[in-house]
Amino acid sequence: MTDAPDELSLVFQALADPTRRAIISRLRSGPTTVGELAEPFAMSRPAISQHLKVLERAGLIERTADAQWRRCTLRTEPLDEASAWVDRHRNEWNQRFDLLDQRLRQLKTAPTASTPRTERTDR
Amino acid sequence: MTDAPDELSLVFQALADPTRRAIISRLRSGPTTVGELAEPFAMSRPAISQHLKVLERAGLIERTADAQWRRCTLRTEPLDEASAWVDRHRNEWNQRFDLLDQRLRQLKTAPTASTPRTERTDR
DNA sequence: CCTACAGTTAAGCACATCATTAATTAAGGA
DNA sequence: TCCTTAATTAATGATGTGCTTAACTGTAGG
Repeated sequence: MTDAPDELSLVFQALADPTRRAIISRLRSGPTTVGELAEPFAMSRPAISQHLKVLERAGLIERTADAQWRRCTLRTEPLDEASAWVDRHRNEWNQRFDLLDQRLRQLKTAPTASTPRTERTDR
Repeated sequence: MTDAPDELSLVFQALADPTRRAIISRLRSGPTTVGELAEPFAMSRPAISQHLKVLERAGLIERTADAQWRRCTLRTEPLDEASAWVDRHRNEWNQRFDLLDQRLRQLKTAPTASTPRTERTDR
């Protein structure tokens, strides 16, 4: 454990694997045990367990114990954040709006100086 | 080069890093040189170059040579796919619809046998 | 109690990722 | 031509990922 990554990174990273995306797809049909989840994949149980750990760390699933079974439930809230980020960067419209915004700021603040640099971070 | 990952995985993986997301944000305001791009970060140029390579591999940027400068341009098409995937899995509504669909299929195909297993993959 | 079953933990291995510094390529200007 | 600037490539290193098999934990049932 070096330096805990931010929520969004965890979510995107969790989605960056076909097996994990398939698991999420599967979980849309309702809570499922690890065994059922593992069945379609040519992969050992521990491998699936590890994928589930990644999904859990990203807040995308919840595991509840039920006798000797672990019932996995999908949590879609983190997907909302992911969706919001992507949509904010997706379309032309936003892009042009930002460009205009930037031009206006440039004209206002510094007609003489070299570009003021807005220190734009991610968010 | 082991086993080329699918497009979606490349995109999500590219988004799974704050620096790269910040670069994308920055590029929304229009094409930018690598130097300008690197400036806000406490990180060496080569590090940025590598991040750009990841973004390029995911189809999220295009680099065009202009004298000794490389002009980076944002390409948002891959984000559309990402957005589509996330949205398909995001909301309750889809979830319930799928559940209903599954129930109906179960009733139709196998009132006696044990669950038929739909071999649901990612998509 | 002993065994079977569901699942996780642990250890190991190949390979990817994210950063570094040093060397290289390529264009422009004195 | 020589030097500077912009950027990439190469080599290196620490750390993370994705899988494996083997061993462990915990619950149910004879």
